[in-house]
Amino acid sequence: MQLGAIDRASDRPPYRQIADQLRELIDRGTLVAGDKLPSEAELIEHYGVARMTVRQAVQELRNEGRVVAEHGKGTFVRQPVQVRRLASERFARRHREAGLAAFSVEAQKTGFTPNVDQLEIATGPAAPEIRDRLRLGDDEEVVSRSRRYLADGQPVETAVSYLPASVAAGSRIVEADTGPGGIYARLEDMGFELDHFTEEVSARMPTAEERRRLQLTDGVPVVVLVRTAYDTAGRPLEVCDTLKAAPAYVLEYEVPAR
Amino acid sequence: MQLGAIDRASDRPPYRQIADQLRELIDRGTLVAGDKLPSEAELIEHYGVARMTVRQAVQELRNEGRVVAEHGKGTFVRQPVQVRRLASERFARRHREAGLAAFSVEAQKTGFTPNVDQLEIATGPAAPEIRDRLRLGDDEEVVSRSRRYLADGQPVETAVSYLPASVAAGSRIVEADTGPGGIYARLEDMGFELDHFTEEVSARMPTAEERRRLQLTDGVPVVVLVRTAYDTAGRPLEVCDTLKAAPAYVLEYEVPAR
DNA sequence: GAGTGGTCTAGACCACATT
DNA sequence: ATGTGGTCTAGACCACTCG
Repeated sequence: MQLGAIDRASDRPPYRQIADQLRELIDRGTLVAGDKLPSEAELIEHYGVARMTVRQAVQELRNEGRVVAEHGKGTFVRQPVQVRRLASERFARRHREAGLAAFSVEAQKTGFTPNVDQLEIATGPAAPEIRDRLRLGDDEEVVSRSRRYLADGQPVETAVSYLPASVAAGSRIVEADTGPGGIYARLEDMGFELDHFTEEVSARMPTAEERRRLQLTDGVPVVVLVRTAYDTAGRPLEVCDTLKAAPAYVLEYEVPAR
Repeated sequence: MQLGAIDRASDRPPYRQIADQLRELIDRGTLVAGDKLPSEAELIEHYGVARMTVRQAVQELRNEGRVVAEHGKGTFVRQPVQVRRLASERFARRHREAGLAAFSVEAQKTGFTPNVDQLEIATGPAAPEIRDRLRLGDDEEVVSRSRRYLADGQPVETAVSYLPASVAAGSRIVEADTGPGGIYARLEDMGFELDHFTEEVSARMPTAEERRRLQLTDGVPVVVLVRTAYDTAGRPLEVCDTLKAAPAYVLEYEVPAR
């Protein structure tokens, strides 16, 4: 393992120098995905520092999402994550007409086995933010569908859809199985003509709870995507609030130059 | 300060319990943006633990991006960041015709003072990924324009544009000042008719170098946005690779239901 | 049992900010 | 001068994984 020494005279603290050298090994390809980093004991021995110092160095790389520590086994270079593309195309009407929901379209294109669990359906008052987006009055209720999506058994996304109760109540949208084509297909069955969606995308670090639900390791941000569906009359019919494990996704959009 | 005690019998390690209690103070609004957390000395005193234990607790919140430590001053609840929206609308031709580049459109709408620095222009061979996107041959060169954008003096984005040298060489695109309306306006001056853009959005943790250039603190992810501009003939004219401080942005897109 | 990372203690000296 | 966080040492015991 080509590890150098620490320059005690440098401004850069030892733990950073160690982190730099480890990062270098990864960037140069000396260590590739799945490879094991030198153990803490080896690093302590090599650099002649205290344990906390090497742990702090490795912690840096964990925070950058480059390595993953596995208790009792070692610390490993992170596997390059599967990249999935969500083309705008995924909401095309022809898919709904073919009985495919958006996540299934994704699965088919990328070649993973899709699953949904932790389904929860409820009716009640809406948070102010949701009410605003759906342009509802203070006492209008919403139906919410919360679920978690899995790709090949791995959780990759959580989503909560909100629809005005006046629209969704009594329909198949409040059933566990919404039927072929999903929520949007049912809305069109009911006579609403979908016109367009807006998607608002941001990213941040997950809370501890979110990290648990998406089974995220240290240093992995989440993408927050809030989608609103509008009908041809410009009425918002659904707001869908999703949280994605960031590195697993590339979102793709097409923007006209107009 | 309403801090509880540590349950030594619990499975949850003390440092996590301390982190939980601090997080609670923030979530409940007992501590709001700008407020100072109890100092390490106070936490040590209150909980009766070693310093490394309280530091580990605070480190959790830093990694979540909830608090910022300032050397010599204390640790503070993070200010809610300014949110800027990049509507698809920002690339509308009418803005270019009005002599406004996209970032200026943004600035005008959101009300910040825009600036650009660290401008670097070069001509040379392209990275394979760029070559693919521009559909160039192995020995075709590209012009690159690297710059950093500031909002009210704060760095918020870095960007590198790549154009085929055969397109851009000799034009104002390789000058420091590209003129009113920016690169896209110049391309249209040259007779290329812009048709649409594709944008690929992902998020990850920044490298140390990127953190420096965007002056990011701990626990702040970046959004990577790669935009490709196409003319009406479907030819890719430009690839723009941008890095944004994630919490400062919400990207907004409109997607047709088709 | 041996090796690994996870957590904790009880100190130390330092750099930075404020008074 | 005092209080703050930044870094480091030299140990300790624990929980997990694997042969």
